[in-house]
Amino acid sequence: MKDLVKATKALADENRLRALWMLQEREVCVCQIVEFLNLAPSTVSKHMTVLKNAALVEARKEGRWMYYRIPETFEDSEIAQVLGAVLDAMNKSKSYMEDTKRLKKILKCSKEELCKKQSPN
Amino acid sequence: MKDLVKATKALADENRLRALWMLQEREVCVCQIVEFLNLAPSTVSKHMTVLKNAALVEARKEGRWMYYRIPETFEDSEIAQVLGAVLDAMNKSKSYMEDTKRLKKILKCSKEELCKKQSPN
DNA sequence: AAAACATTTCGTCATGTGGTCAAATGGCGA
DNA sequence: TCGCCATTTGACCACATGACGAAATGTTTT
Repeated sequence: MKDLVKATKALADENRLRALWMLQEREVCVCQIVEFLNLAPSTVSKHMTVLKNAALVEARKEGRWMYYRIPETFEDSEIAQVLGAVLDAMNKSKSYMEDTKRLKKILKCSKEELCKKQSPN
Repeated sequence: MKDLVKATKALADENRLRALWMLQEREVCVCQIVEFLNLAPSTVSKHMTVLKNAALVEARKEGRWMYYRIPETFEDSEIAQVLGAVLDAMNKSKSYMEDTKRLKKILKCSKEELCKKQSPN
């Protein structure tokens, strides 16, 4: 139960919802999420930590890059159901058309390109 | 989409989740929710307003009593799915056994009894 | 009309949340 | 080993949220 509350709290933020939406069907690097959400890397990192603590995403480190993904199997299948319902709702929403385009563009770029774009100079 | 965020925010509070759980299968008077959650009436009123604004509950006034219920049909069926998943998760959680007993006791009392109990004198 | 009463609204407070920048961490390449 | 680089952690700020008690609202009863 406490887990359910943690999950619903993690889901109660538009940027985290968009990040989860982005993670459907693919594993994504932090720099890609940064680009997608257009937030500071530290902010994105915090959001992903919230999602991870709620067991809504898993993390995998590869060199300096950190990848996040939606778990294939959930410890708690009830929470998987909740997440599924939320993602369904997003997928059926018109306002995600724009995000779909945005995501496609980002997935085309290499991580190197994205990270370069994000550094200040 | 904005509606989905409003819904997830409304679901991101343990007391509101317990209130929704209580509303499964029955319409309930505010005084009963107050008793169940053990919070000040004004606090409960606010919580129910949040749920109503997120379209997760409907209100019906009868005399001085206000009844809340989960809508039979939802404008937005996606949100109904999310709520359904959350309620399922709660129903399957062990920690709700205690709440089940608590709820039964409260449903046995008349509104008059409950309201009397809540007034200061 | 007045009193009683259930609920909501308002004012207030403590705490939580989301954001940034700066500094720390940890991996890789030179 | 030294510096570069992606990410995280920490300090901090503005604002949102959840709680309460007191006062307002609106309805019934006397």
